[in-house]
Amino acid sequence: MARRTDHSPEQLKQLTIDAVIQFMAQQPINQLSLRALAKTIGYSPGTLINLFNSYNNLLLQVSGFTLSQIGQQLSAALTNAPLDTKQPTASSHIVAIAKCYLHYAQQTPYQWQQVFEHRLDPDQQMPASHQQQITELFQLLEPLLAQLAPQASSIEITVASRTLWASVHGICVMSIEDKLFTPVTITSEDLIDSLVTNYLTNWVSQTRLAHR
Amino acid sequence: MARRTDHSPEQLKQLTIDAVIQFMAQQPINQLSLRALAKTIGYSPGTLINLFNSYNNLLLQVSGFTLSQIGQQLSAALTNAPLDTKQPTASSHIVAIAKCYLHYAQQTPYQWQQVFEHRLDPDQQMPASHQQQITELFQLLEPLLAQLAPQASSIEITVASRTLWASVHGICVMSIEDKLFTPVTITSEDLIDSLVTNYLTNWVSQTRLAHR
DNA sequence: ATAGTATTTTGAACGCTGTTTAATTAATCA
DNA sequence: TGATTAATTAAACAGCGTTCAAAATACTAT
Repeated sequence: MARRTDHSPEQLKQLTIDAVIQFMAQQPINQLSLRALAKTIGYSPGTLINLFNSYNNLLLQVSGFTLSQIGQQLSAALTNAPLDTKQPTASSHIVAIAKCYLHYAQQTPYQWQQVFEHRLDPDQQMPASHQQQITELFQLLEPLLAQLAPQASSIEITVASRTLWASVHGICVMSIEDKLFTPVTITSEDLIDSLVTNYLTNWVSQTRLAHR
Repeated sequence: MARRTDHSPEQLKQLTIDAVIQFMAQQPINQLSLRALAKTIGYSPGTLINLFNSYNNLLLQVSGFTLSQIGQQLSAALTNAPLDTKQPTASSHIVAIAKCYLHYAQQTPYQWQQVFEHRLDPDQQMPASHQQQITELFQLLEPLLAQLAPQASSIEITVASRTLWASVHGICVMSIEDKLFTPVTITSEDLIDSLVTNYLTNWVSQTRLAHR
């Protein structure tokens, strides 16, 4: 029996989440159970229920953890990207962020999928923290878009950021699920390049035209 | 006890799939169980296992049914689209197909989600029929893209069809899951329009340039 | 028509699952 | 040290997908 001084509630929460993350490095989340998880961290199922209220809620917190991890990596990619290219443009920054997102998904597919596979129980709604974290992903793009088309209205910026990001997300989804059926010479990175450059080139010139 | 002459195996399969589809018109698939499903069609769980080998396999066949239904609707949208616009262009056809896909997802979200939520059991791989049906969705786009840029190589066509379709899919995913966080004045259709027109406009001119 | 054979269908059992709750164990306080 | 408080758990519950022997049904040949 684990002693109550072994871990504080917060420690135990993090310990649990870490164990789930570690599991997902090897297997998809649907192969894990509350009972198996409890065993790996040396506590009983009931203790985890006391701590997280339900297994589903535990998994919700895991996806929150992953979202914040993604946010951190994309932010880091943004601050480091300028060093990589000789002529750092806003457009190349967007490509860099998008590829960072793709790489995250490819390197930890089960963890990445867990975020979007998770289903809230009926009547429950997405926690505000999750909404905020997703919004922050969009907000990474918005200043870059504004820089590309300074005259663009906030609505135009919003449409472009949503369109671009949802599209990048879609490419990642189909890449991770192997549903693109492309010859091996065509990589998912190629699709990201194609999407961002083609979309942005026309978006910039059209937006400039509209505000002439 | 149901008599074995009540339905032929094929009839029973379709009856079962129909029952699942009907259920998903109201509730997400994770709220259904084999036992509950068996009850609604008046057979025992074991009979369904005999017929489909496993519940997971049953759900795989359901997603196959949905995929073919989507394929039919998109094909129909393509043949009817020219009547809608005065100047039917290949580009407007692509928009029409994409919006048809979006509408399908919005009108039957649980059924649509089931296709992409489904996880094969370990070691199992996607049935060839599914691969074929997904490939056919891409192939709807390819002649239209070829029409827009007759000089385009088959690789360029493949890249464009994958990029475009994965992007459209991504917009649908985030729309259905309410993760776009746009003001109400911005609809998912707007995002589709933005994606397809901006992407295609530049893709066409770039592709023409490259083959000059 | 009937007896025997083959096939479909099922009920019961198995080992899982997440969750509840009463009892137990451990820590704190007097 | 003894009483009180709080954390932890074991056991029970209802449900799950799946297996399999037994029952029910259909078919075949006499």
